[in-house]
Formats: sequence, C-alpha cells, structure tokens
Amino acid sequence: MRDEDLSCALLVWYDAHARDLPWRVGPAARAAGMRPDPYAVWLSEVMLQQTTVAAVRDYFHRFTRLWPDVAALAAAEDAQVMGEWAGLGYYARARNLLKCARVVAGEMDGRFPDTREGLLALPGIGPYTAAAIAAIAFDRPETVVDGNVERVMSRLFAVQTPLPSAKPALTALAARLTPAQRPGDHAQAVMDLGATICTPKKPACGICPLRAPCAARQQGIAADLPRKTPKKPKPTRLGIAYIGRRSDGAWLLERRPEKGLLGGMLGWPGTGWAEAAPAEAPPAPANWRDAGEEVRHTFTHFHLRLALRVADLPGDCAPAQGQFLPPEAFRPSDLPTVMRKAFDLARGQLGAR
DNA sequence: AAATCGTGGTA
DNA sequence: TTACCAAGATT
Repeated sequence: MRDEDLSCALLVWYDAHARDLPWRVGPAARAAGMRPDPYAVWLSEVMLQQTTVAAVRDYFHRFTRLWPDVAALAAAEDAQVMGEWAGLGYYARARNLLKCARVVAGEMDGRFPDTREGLLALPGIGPYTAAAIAAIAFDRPETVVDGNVERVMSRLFAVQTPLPSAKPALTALAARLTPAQRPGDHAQAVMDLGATICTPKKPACGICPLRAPCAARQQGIAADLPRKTPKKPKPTRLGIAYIGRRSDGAWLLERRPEKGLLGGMLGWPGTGWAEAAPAEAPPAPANWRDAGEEVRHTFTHFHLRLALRVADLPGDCAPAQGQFLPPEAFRPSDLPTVMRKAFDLARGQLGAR
C-alpha cells in the first residue's frame, strides 16, 4: 500500500473516531474552519509530556479557568502556578511553562511563533512539542514523534531495532506518512490510534484501520513491538522528613531549590535522600517523635522510604531550616505527591486543631 | 549522550 | 508487590 493511501485511511478513521478532548478542535469543526487556540494547544502539549490524558484533564481545566490566555499566565505568581501544578509531576515543566509564557507575552506580543524552529527556541518546548504545536495549531506539515507514533510505526513497518536506537528510523518512517494536507489532524490521528487501538500491551488489531498493511500484524508480532533496551533497576534511598506545627497552626515548610528533584516546590524540611541511612537533622529543637509509619514513594530513577518525625512547635520557634506558613496560606494540594503523602500520615499523629 | 526528572493506572 | 507505561525536555 502506498504511503498516501495509508495516511488517507488513517484520516478517514480519525474523522469517525477522533477522541473528544477539551483542548482539541475535532475534525468536523476543523473542516468548518475552526482553529484551535495556540495557547490551549501549547498548554495541553506541555502537560501531556510523559503524562496520560486522564491525569491532564482536570489540570487543564483549572489552568485555563485561572489563566485564560498567555498574558494572564505570564502575570501569575510563581508560587501559585507551582501549587496548581503540584501532583502532575516533572516540575521543570511548570517552571519552563512560566518562563515561556513570559517570553511570549513580553517579547512576542502574546502570539506564539507559528513555525517549528521558532517554537523550538522557547523554554520547555523540545522536538516533539514544537512539531505538535506547529502542526496542530498552525497546520504546518511537521512530523510529530511521541511514544504513540514510535509504537505505531514500529508495528506498521515491523521495525525490530530496539528503542531508543530505533528513534531516527521511526522518525523517518513517520515523516514519510505525514501528508501535505491536514498534517495537524494526521498527527492527532496517529496518536489517537496509538492510544486507543495500537496500545502497548494488547493491540486491537481486529478493528485497526491499518490492519491490512501492518507488517507486525502479518507476522503476528504486533504485541512484541516496539522492542526496548532493558532499564536499569531502581535503587532504594532513605530519608527523614520533619513535619512541625506551631501553636498558632502554622506549618514549617521549605521552598525547594529551583534545580533538581521537586525543584521549586514546597516540601517538608529534612535530610537528603541517599542509600545510606540518614542521621537525624531536625530543623528546630523540639520533642520530635517518630510518626510510626514511613512514606513509600517511587520516583523516576529510585524508590524512596521516607521516615517521618512530627512535633508541636512553640510560638517563638526560630527554625534553622524552612519557614512557617499559616494554614490559610497553603493547601495540601499545593504539595508534590510525596510531600502530601507525608502530610496525610503526620496530620493524624498531630491531632485536630 | 547518558542521566535526570513524577505520578497514577494497570497487569 | 513489582514493573511497565504515558502527547519528552534538559544538561
């Protein structure tokens, strides 16, 4: 089957089966001349980096309600944006989101660049996101390669080379299929196919619009592709966090440094996290007691077992680490997940107030 | 260019 | 319980 016929079959399928997503202008509306808002496309694409649609939906709604356009986001307080991003992970995305919004609002009159090259120069926009915004928001014939596209291409052409080595070859195959007409819909069609039909574990080849030309299906190896080089095992690291509450109800928290894990987010003061057992390092003198239960949490490249200490702190407490935030100045939902888990356990130990 | 950087759902 | 996986970017 010719490449043109493949992409045509894909668009026919997309016209009938496109997912209804909050940030998307569907194929029918698109054909009627509707255009997606580049701000919404950018925001959704950044949120969707290594993140599922299900997890992004509510965050996208909250962000667009709080900040309807790039100028509003650019004017937001850093702490509020980081708090709204909390729980979504990969917090460098939120820091770069703000940087990018401020460049676009401050130096580009609030308009996003409409080319892949222009977009690529902005913070937090890499090869995938630049191509996605250019194709989806501006209908540029750019080739979008994410995990879905890699999977679909590796199966369609039965590429046996394992990822990530196979990435250039898969990109070339995806480029071959990118049509001059409706490249934005094409990009979304491949990703929808990968997300709903050509899934990682049990692909639904029986209802796939590309089942006839698919080389992996012909060979009966669709579910085995793409091959991937094995990952390194995750070590376990240990740490201690100190959750203190002052007599007026204020919590002792710290703003983590911009760089590194959970950068820019709120957290509980404590030890570093290492494979060796940590020594006690209370942020203020007090009667710290063991919370009894530890937090177990898995990050991208290590497991964490976080022991918890809790204490009631005096009104004149002068901590060496962190700062007191009154309860009305922060919500548990402002904390990254590992810190919120710690809060949930410790709050029970400290009792009501 | 290999390592770093989160989280929740799923099998 | 563990491991894998999801619309990757940055250094």
